[in-house]
Amino acid sequence: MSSEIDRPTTSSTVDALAKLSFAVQIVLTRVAAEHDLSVTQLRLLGILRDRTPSMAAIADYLALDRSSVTGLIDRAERRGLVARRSSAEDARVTLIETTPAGLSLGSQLAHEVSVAMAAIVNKASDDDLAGIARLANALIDEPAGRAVASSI
Amino acid sequence: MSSEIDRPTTSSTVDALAKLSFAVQIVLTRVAAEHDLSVTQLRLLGILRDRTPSMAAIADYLALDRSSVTGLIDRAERRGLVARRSSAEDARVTLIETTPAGLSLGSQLAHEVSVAMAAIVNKASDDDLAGIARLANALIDEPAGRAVASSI
DNA sequence: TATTGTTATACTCTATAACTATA
DNA sequence: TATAGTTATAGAGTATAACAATA
Repeated sequence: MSSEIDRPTTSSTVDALAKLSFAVQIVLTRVAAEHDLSVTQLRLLGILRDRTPSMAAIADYLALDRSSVTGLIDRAERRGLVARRSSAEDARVTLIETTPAGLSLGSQLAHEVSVAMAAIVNKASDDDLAGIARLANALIDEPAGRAVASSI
Repeated sequence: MSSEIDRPTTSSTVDALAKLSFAVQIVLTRVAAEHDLSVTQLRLLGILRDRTPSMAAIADYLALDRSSVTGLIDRAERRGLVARRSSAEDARVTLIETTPAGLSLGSQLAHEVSVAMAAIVNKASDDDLAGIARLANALIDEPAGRAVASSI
């Protein structure tokens, strides 16, 4: 079943990708939890750092149903992190923007994620990191089925 | 702020890791959802493919509170995928094993994940994949804070 | 006393279906 | 008619605190 060539087996490659992914998720979950946030809320604050998207656009970014986004924004708004604003062009559209508090928390989270991820990044060589960056960018350019926007 | 050396900035590296991680999670979520499973249940079946762990061990694998595992196993048991068994050595301990149905579904899921991940794997060179495997293994050997067991 | 697992409770997250308002 | 967003509802997932059984 296995061969002695250099290319890793599909199985070990898939396993490595999954392990790496879970390691990253654990870090993100922990950083978010330290601020009583979910990973989804953390991603939301990342998205809103340089955008003022509609509810529908947020649903696309996060690959969620729009009804899920309603609750997500409700909870973020209740905590004073984001605000709803009506679109001037289309009265059906609700735009979401960060409050100063949300922007500040988002910046702090980005910094804490960088620090926490150092434990992972420091185990990789420059070449390995470059490979991961190449792969990540390739996925963005031509997403596998769904949009893969992240922007922590 | 930025320099012109080869090593990627911490920020872009962290972003690439996060993007890659979310891309993998989206694939896993989709494959699991096609069988009405969560990613956690998918991971559970992966863990049970070659182990018969205690509730506490599962909590460690998945980095969950034990009370969360109780519900997780309740739902899996209700679907006939796993079964509780008492330990002969220690009457406090409950061991979890797959049913034939759970084992079969676990194997099928592993295969489907491999197929679905091809869209990601195929975008990477052999060297890049080897780098990811190196990093994943380094994380397992010396986990960053918590256990990083996965075994899809 | 310490550990294993469960229960009670409360919250977040998510989807589906039905709805309102606007285009 | 079509689209944007919400509401109602249901269920999964998660944690904290308190508990029973066993070591």
